[in-house]
Amino acid sequence: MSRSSRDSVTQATVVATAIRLVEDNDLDALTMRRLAAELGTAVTSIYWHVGNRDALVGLMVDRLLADMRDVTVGGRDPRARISSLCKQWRQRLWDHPHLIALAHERNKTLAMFQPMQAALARELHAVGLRGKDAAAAIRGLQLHVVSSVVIERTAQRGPTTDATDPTAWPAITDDPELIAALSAPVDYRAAFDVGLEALLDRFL
Amino acid sequence: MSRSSRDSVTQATVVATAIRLVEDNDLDALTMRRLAAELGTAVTSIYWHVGNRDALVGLMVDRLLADMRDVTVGGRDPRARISSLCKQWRQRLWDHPHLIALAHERNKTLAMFQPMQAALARELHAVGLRGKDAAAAIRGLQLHVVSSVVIERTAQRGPTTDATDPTAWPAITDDPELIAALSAPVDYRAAFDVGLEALLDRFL
DNA sequence: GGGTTAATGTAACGCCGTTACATTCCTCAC
DNA sequence: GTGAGGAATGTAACGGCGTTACATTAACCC
Repeated sequence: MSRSSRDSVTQATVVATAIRLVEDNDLDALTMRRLAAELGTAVTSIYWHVGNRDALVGLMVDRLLADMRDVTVGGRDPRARISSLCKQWRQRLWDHPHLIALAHERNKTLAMFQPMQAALARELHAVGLRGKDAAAAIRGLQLHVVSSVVIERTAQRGPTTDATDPTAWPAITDDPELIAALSAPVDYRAAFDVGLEALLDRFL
Repeated sequence: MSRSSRDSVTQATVVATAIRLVEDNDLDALTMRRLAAELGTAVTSIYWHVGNRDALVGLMVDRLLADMRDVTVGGRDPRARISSLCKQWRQRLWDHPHLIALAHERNKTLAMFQPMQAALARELHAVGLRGKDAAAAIRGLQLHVVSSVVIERTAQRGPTTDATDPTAWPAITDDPELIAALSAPVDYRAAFDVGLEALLDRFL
């Protein structure tokens, strides 16, 4: 009921309302009926404006991606700039957790990375990495960023079903510190940073 | 209709049929009604034997994980054994793509790794890595394996929506080989191997 | 005015997970 | 044998989902 009866319902308002719906709740909250109710109209209007649910999600992804198209690079040397670039991109995805789920549903998890690819290519050129080698580096860094966020968001989607059972390592009982560390929640941020540095060591 | 009318329907047959249903089709094919039809019984029998859909998926994950609990390590030195371990685990997940989706739905994406954790810990101890350092290495390798398979399976779930647009890199038109490489399908296996070596360089 | 098109509304289809309730089957004490 | 009682299955429905056939209104142009 967020609009009075005779407001204009356009494709833009449908998409915007759908995004708000998802960001205020989660992806499951995006149903055609609920969206229609939120718009104060009937479901058929939504189908008229956007086609179907799949097309709607596509429009939402495009909208959200357009908002994060610009890339700002900071840092002294190329390695610092690449590192900052990856961390920045991770942060953006992290700030839009529902974008991940949406893009996931539309198989656009990687396609959203073109601006980052271009910026990375510039920096890699600066250190003499070109052609297939540069492509391998870009792919590796990209996968690292995406997978880090995807896995973390997946893991935190539910309660703590992901917690490991401390009593299940009969072979390593002589290393209590290791067992304690493995029983603690995963520090995804730290794991991401370590992996990033490892990749940079490798590629540069 | 895979069983005649008066066969015994047990929790085991329900889970087995559900697994077959998912592996022959996909996760969406697992509906209570279809599963009941496949068993030649009524939906209520399934609820009687397994509770509800969520519990059923939990049982399926447990069943599948039990089948891959044993770990065989091969290789001359610890590094080779760790590498083989990671590749072996990746291959197993790869061979059970639906297990990924199932575990994903149950937030058990990481919890399925305990046998691999123990084996990794043994090898890391062999090279003097203990406590928090060993835990960081285990976490890093584990995330690398999981995310590699998850991302690849996600990307290949749909057709080629993930293909990148070759005309969208105005900044790097002077590197046609890079553009060609970025436009080609992602070689996830190669990206995995590179990332794995980078992590091993880092940790060992 | 009338006619055409854009947009909205009504009501239904077939699917989903789940459940209240009735029914059958099987076992075991008597 | 024959009931009692629990285990297992069947019937039918609820509410919700995406989607669509069809009727209805609104807006514009001639």
